[in-house]
Amino acid sequence: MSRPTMETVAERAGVSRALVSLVMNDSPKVSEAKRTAVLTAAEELGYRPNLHARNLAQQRTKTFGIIINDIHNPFFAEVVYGIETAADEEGFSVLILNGGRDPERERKAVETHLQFQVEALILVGTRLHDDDLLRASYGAPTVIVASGPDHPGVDTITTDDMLGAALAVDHLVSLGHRDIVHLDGGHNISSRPRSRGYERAMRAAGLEPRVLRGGDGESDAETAIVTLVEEEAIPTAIFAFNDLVAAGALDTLASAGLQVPRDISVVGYDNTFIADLNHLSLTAVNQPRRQMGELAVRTVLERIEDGRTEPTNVDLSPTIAVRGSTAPPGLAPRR
Amino acid sequence: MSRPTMETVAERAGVSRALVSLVMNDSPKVSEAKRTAVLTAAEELGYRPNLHARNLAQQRTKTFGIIINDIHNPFFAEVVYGIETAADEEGFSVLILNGGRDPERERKAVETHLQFQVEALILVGTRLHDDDLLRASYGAPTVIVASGPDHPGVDTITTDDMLGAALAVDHLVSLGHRDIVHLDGGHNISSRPRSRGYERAMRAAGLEPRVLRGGDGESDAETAIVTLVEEEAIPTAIFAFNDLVAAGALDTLASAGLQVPRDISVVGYDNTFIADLNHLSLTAVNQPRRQMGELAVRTVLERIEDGRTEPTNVDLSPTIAVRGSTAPPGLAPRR
DNA sequence: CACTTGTGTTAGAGCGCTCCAATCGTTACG
DNA sequence: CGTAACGATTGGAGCGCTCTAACACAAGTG
Repeated sequence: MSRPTMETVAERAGVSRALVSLVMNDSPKVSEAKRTAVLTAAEELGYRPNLHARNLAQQRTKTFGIIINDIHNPFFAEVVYGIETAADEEGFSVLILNGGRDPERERKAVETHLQFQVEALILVGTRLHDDDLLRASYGAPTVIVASGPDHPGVDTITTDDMLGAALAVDHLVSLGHRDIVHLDGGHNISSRPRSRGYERAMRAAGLEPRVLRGGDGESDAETAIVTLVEEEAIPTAIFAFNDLVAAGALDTLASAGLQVPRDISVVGYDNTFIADLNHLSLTAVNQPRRQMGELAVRTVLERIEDGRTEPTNVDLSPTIAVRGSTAPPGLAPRR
Repeated sequence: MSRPTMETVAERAGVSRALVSLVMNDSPKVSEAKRTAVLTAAEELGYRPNLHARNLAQQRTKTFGIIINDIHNPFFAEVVYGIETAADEEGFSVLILNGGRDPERERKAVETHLQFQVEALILVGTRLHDDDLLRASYGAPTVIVASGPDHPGVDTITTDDMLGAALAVDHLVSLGHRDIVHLDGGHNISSRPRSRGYERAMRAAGLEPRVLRGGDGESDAETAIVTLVEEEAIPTAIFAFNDLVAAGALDTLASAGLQVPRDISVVGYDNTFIADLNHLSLTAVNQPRRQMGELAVRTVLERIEDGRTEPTNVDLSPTIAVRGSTAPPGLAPRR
């Protein structure tokens, strides 16, 4: 009645349980005759190996635990794609848990993954901070993808957020903008380096930085924009924390009767398919997502298989994709 | 050196392994003294229960396996949110695997989940067809979310796709459109019912249906639109399989110099945040995503805990969210 | 005082698998 | 013809946990 086990299969095929195990792991030292006997018996019974038993006996799982900060954000999808591809090549499986943009849930997700004995933790766009990360890395090799460097003891795959922010600022400055506001990422861990990069690039250009509280979701721009409009302190350009926030900004600006890029320019970050939609046509800083996912896998493998113990930081260079949401300022008369 | 086990904790706390187990499952019949002794010992050792051992011994996992057709599509994110919330309430965990819009990968994902002994399979927007589904349901209670009904033996949570399509058509017809093209969902399992609903509604309105091959990703509209333009057979309205395709259509239409809704109206499906972006402002058929996720959990629980064996189909009613991408036809002179 | 009753604790088997060491047949060789 | 060598197969211990049945002990009952 209940599920067939190796025992059942062995019995039916007239061999020992150990032999069935050898067949299932297709060991070369099994005679062709017994091999087919076992395989057909397994087929007939609808046998399915029990991974828990296997992992327990084997003392390893060949599995990575991925935690995505927000499934809702398309940026992460491609990172995950890169991870899955690379992991698959190396014979590892991946388990995905959703952080739901909530550090508490993420902490639980880490715990769950570790209880599942994953061999490494890949945190994509995490909201966790140093102490949590350190605790996690104590349980399994941990790599952070797409979330600023500077996490002691933890590996990171990042693009240089400061440079990315500088690319955005420089692009706007080269267009002639001097009043550029940054909507930061709120609690998001990448918020700091991006706003730092923004500030530094502004100062380097001899301009005064102005940072407003944003966030990392499409609804997080509204308050800031509304404030700007109410205070009649509208800049000539906005550099948003990510594409979602930029899209939200575009929306709110439109509601306020401002045209992009005629009245105001907007730059996003991540260069997701949303930025690429003609109707938004959002100039955005680009991160090589697929590659980042692949590098994350390489990085943890170095720890698992080559025994590396020193933390490593791979910092890739972002680029900027210029589209229709940016233009020289002053095309329209300002207040 | 290696990970602490219950044995280690028991030793340190000066109790038996069984007692540690009782504490970990916070059983009421443990004296307060021993309980704290065990807990502090566990804490000091950094003990973490091994879920594989637990699941093996317990002969159940309290886990659902989710397979998402495409993490990239924001529609699924909210369904997953609904599932996670409901599962959590019932004390179940969820494991997410990514189908990657590839039936072969999805088949593997089903297999992986079953080997993990998940207690139910929740397929969100699957590409699998009847035989695969049946095979899956043979391994564990299976429910399909958001993918047309009519799958013998498998539970489904759907919205009435035919009705949804009819809502779209009727909306366009009521605006005065008579030449409405449908971009279908290609291999997507919901493609059929939506195009059926479209055809029926068109005929009911005395109009001739015209269906073009689309798909379910944002790049899948281009070919169809380009063909329409080349053949100079441009309709007054397009009803797209989903928001992503609709967004792709908006893009290609813009490239072709057509203005929406002046020259042509566009309706999407799913009502994701993309549709809601002011710059797209896409009229779209809406499905109650959160609720669908929750119902999926209820449905499988009925099988697991109440022993239901008859397949069930919950069919919710879609609504339509009217936005700026639809307007009466003929605002611009047609060729 | 023998007894039930109940609370707290533990020994030990068992979950389904892997993997090492041992065993069994063959064939090869001096 | 004895034995070494090798390939194919198997027994059994062990992975870390749960759970049943049994046990020890204290307190209540007639």
